[in-house]
Amino acid sequence: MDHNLQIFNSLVREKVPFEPLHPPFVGLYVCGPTVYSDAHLGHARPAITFDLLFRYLTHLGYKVRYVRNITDVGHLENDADEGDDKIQKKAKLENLEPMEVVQKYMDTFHRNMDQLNTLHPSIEPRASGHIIEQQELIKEIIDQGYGYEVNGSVYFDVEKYSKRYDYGKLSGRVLEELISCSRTLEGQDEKRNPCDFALWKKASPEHLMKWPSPWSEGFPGWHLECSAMSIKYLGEVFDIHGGGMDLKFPHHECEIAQSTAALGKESVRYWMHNNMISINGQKMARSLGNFITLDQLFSGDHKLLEQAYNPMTIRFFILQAHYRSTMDFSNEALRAAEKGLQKLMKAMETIERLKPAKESSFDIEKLSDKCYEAMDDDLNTPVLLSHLFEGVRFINSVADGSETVTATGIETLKKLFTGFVFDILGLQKELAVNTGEELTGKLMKIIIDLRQDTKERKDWAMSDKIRDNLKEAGVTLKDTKEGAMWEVGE
RNA sequence: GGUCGGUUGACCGAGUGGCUAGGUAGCGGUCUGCAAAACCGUGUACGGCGGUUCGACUCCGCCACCGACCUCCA
Repeated sequence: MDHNLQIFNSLVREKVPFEPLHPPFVGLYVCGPTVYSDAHLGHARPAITFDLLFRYLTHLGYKVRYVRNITDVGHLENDADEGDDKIQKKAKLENLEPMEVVQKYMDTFHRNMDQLNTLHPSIEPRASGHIIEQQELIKEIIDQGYGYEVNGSVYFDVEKYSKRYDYGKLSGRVLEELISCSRTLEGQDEKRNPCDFALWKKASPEHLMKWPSPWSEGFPGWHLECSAMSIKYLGEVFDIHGGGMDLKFPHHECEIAQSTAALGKESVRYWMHNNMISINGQKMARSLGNFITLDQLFSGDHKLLEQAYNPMTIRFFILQAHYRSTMDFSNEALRAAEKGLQKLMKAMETIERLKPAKESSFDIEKLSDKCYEAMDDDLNTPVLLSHLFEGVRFINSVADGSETVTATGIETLKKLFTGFVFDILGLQKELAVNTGEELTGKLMKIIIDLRQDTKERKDWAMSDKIRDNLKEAGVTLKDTKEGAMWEVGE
């Protein structure tokens, strides 16, 4: 397979061929969540986007080390580099130990990610477990002359950095504008410049999460962890760094500055950013209070939800749009996704029932090529799906007898759909009734046989009654040419 | 105010200088005892105004509207 994967590099703002630094190895770092409340729909986007990337790179034969951090410390509330950090604030509210909060929401996050069928990262480092590495990085930045200490806190000297490097290149900021537009904030007097950001903050006496350091008892700045942990696990220069678009500034900009200041070179070769999910035209965010948690989506327990949605529906919904496009939440759109997914999954089952013919009336290899082309084009899943639905129509037509396929063709189809739908898109069959499944199958066979008798007697009233009663019990019967089929649900 | 992006048919959502995206919903048909599924057919879609062009939804300019970032944020 000769592939030409193109990805959109946010740094240069165009699609470029992806060429790993040390093939076949690929280093991938993605910003994970700050675990201080439940994961919401917005969190599903980067998780699924980069899971898709991870899966596709792996499918192409790359050996990927996928690192996704858990931010469990140091994420400061409000501006200021002055307030409590987010974890600690929530801890006080709930009267819990900070690490208790972390554990609780990390567990929920992991459970939700499993429900969405995202593969586990190769490494999932936590900021709190890398305080030493972060301090080492601060020392290096200070040694290089880009960090300064004031009253036990250490700040990054953005202005000095800008004299030699380009601060703002990722987000398109110009330093002068950043300085002039910075709001006047309380407690900024320690900084030489309002744009400077904290590398280390001295902790106040009541602060719970703090560690000793050469400068003070304190905690690391938010941007530091990703620099420190990506360097530790992927090397000074690595291939891909991903995250949400909202992290471009200041987070990723600061990461670039930190790594570049410490190493004297750019750390990240390709930056990738997924777009936001909006709700009523506005970004879904915890801070805006307009979010729907994943648990709520799965249970339907939210005033904006007209029904519950399966995790796979959510996954399919997200994959129906390109990762760099915004997408708007609505019940109508989710219901459409649900139906579309069902159609896709049914067709995959239909493949198993296809009867081979002498010739194929459809070029399956060509379809396969088009599918790869779509993925190679910056992970264009909507186009991939449109090709797959072309295959779905073919499969159904073969089942109907209006098209034909060879035995080899059936195998190719099976491989194509399994590869793209299960392995790459990461969709899976919703688990059917998971208790007494075997017994249910046997019982259904009996019922269907009995009903067959009534049909042969042309006792339509009885036949319909059986079907109606089953419907009431949540089982749908469908009379096909191959006999009656049944399924749980609509 | 600065930077960036968007405006596609009932809804979601791709894409291209001339050729059907796809899904969902709707309508008509085939099949069927009925129903469902499936299949076939179907819809003056590209924010507005100019410009470039043989030809623009696609390129350029202006305008309008929406959003993201500039503060924590996936």
